[in-house]
Amino acid sequence: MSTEPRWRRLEPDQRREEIFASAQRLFALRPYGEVSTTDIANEAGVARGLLNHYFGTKRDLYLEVVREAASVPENVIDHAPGGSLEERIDAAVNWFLDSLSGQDAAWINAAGSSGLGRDPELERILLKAEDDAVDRVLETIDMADVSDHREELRAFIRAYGQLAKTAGREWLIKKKLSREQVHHLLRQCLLTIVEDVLPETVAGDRG
Amino acid sequence: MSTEPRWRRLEPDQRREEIFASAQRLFALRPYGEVSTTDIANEAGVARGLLNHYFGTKRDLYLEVVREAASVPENVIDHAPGGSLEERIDAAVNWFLDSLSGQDAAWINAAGSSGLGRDPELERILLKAEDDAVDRVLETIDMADVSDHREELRAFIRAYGQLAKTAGREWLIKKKLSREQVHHLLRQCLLTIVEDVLPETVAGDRG
DNA sequence: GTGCACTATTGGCGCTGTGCCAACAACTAC
DNA sequence: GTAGTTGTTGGCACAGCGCCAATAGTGCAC
Repeated sequence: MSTEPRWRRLEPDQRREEIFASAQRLFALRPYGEVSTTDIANEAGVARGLLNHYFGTKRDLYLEVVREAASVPENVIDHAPGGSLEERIDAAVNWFLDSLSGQDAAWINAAGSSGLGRDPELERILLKAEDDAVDRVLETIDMADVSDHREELRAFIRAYGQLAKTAGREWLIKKKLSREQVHHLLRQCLLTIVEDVLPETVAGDRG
Repeated sequence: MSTEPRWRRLEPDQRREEIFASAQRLFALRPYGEVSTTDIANEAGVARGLLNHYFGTKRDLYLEVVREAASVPENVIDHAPGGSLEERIDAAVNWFLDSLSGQDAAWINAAGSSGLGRDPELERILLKAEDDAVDRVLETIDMADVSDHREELRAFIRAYGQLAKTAGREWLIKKKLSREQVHHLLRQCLLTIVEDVLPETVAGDRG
């Protein structure tokens, strides 16, 4: 009888991926403190020590999971650059809502709840994701190259992004709003920002 | 020589308050995982076991701190109910920004960063605070008693609340926006919601 | 003033979870 | 078959937390 091996030896990348996937599943299910490294190791069918070998620390593994979850889905929009501002915004909002409902609701849960106590590293990751999201929005509405008051515009859009994320939750999770209602909210608010708030900022600066 | 006591015996309420204050300080400074019960006990000048005696679990203590930090400051606005909608909104935004800058930036940090893994109890606390905030906004703009599409309006305002909080951070913490800019953003967006988005929802429902 | 009952407070035991590392065993090349 | 490589294991050591019996401030009765 061939003594079959008690465990298989995998390529590092492959094993790493397996562990990562297990961590993703569990961290999506329960908060950080209620997921033990033993849980993850069991889920991956692996000794606990291997987590540290591949990812360093439990926290490091967690941050890597968050980084991926927080990143905005690829901008695969057709990106028809033509049309009026209203039309472009309408298209952007449509794309956003599509990618929300399409994806398995990973992004929408990110940065959900916590409270107090700044965690610089975690914050850095989420701010990076937030900034990428801003780029996506600006690209999509063809305003990526405004140089006047660029920083203010970006800050406005960051705030808008939180509105959008919350509204998305009201639609998909809490079911208090319909897609049409969210669509209208996002369209009108973005329009207001670009057509009213931003010009006022520019004028106020020059006046 | 009178053998002075090694520790003083306090009224339970008083001791509890001391421990709570120490916990507040530390949890505001570092994230949950980097604050040990030993730290809190040292800060309060007390044995570690006393935390469990008064608050049960480290997590219970944490939740209590979060509950207080997340609660919106009292609505001490003069609340002049008169004036046009624009004026009322303007006053509401002013009050909001005042209370943001006045307070020692506890509220604005709440629900800042985290990611993934729903924590039902923590979520409940933050949602409760969010809902209270919605009440404040509606009161202040004299729309607390609308019964038509009440739930939708509240959902819109919840989303708006996240916009407001993020914008507040852009002003007070990140310094990317001036008070005037945030003021304008908040005023115009709230106006848009009340005068445009909400009516459209009503019309869409009846059409 | 002295002793006593009351209870706020302490200190340490036991358990769980994490990081670390030396030994081990699956796989490869010769 | 054998030796070298290295992915993988298992357990040791330590830190943090909940718990509880023992301790010692404190006010009251007399």
